[in-house]
Amino acid sequence: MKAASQGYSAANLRELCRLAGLSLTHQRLVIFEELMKMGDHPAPEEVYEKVRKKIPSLSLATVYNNIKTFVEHGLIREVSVHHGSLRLENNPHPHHHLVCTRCKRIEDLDESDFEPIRMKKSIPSGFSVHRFSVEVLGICKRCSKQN
Amino acid sequence: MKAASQGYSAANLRELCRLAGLSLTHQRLVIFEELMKMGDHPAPEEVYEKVRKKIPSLSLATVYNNIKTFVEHGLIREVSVHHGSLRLENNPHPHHHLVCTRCKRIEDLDESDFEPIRMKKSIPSGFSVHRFSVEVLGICKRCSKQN
DNA sequence: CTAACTGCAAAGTGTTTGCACTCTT
DNA sequence: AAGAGTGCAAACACTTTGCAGTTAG
Repeated sequence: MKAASQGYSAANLRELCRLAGLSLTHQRLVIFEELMKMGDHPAPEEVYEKVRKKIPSLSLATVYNNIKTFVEHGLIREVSVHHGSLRLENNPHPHHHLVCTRCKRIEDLDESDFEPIRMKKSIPSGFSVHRFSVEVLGICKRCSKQN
Repeated sequence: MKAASQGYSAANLRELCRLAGLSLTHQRLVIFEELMKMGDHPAPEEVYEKVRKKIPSLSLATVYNNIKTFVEHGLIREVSVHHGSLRLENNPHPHHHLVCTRCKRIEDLDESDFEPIRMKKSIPSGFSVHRFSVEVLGICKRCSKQN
């Protein structure tokens, strides 16, 4: 069962697991709690370090397994669909991306297809902006046909 | 020497290499040519397959080495700054990202800090859009101080 | 001629998997 | 009890590196 991908608090994990048909193990609970506490888009290894302080016997594989489970059930998201393999950009024109989250295909969308991106607030001072990149995420035609 | 990151045509590679202080080898030329011909945000392995048809003795390591060189000199770009390691998203609120391309740090920017993203053209039919994600790319305060 | 580049194999990362054991339900 | 989850080690996929031989400038 797939929950809506909105993100959840650790307090609700019992209920979330029930809905998703997942067992609520101690490890799973602590992994989720720590994950939710970490501000900075953590990598699996960093989650592992945190959780190990509470459950020293925990295995890194369990962290990976649980992260995968969480993502599959929509409890958390990955920042980028394209970790795992380097993908190269050879389109010299300013453009954005149409990304299928299922097959990972990336199509270019010309920058001129968009109204200019405007911010209401200013960027944190000291950060020098090079460019804006918009990703339009969803499921492509081909993939939605496939079931 | 660092060229502007605008993308270049294969025809100019001789000049680009000269400016960057790079040797223009046959392998390098063919890798660049093929790369520029490939439409679909290729992975290194795919570039390798293409180039091998023209230079069967080519090694995959050479493809990787050259891609790295091209990226470092701004001749091509990587699609995502965060290939290499999974990064997790635990912020349940709709938001965008401020990404430092040097240290790879990701900060959240609330969706409400932006004017709504609007498109002039419509998305290719059949693609069902789930969400828009904006990445504001640049160099953070800390990194710009560091040299 | 010299510095840069290539090919190969070996070493490194980050991630997944098979299996026996344990825990949740 | 039965099925799901854990820990471990081994396997994998992707990428980098060291080194000897080759090539560009």
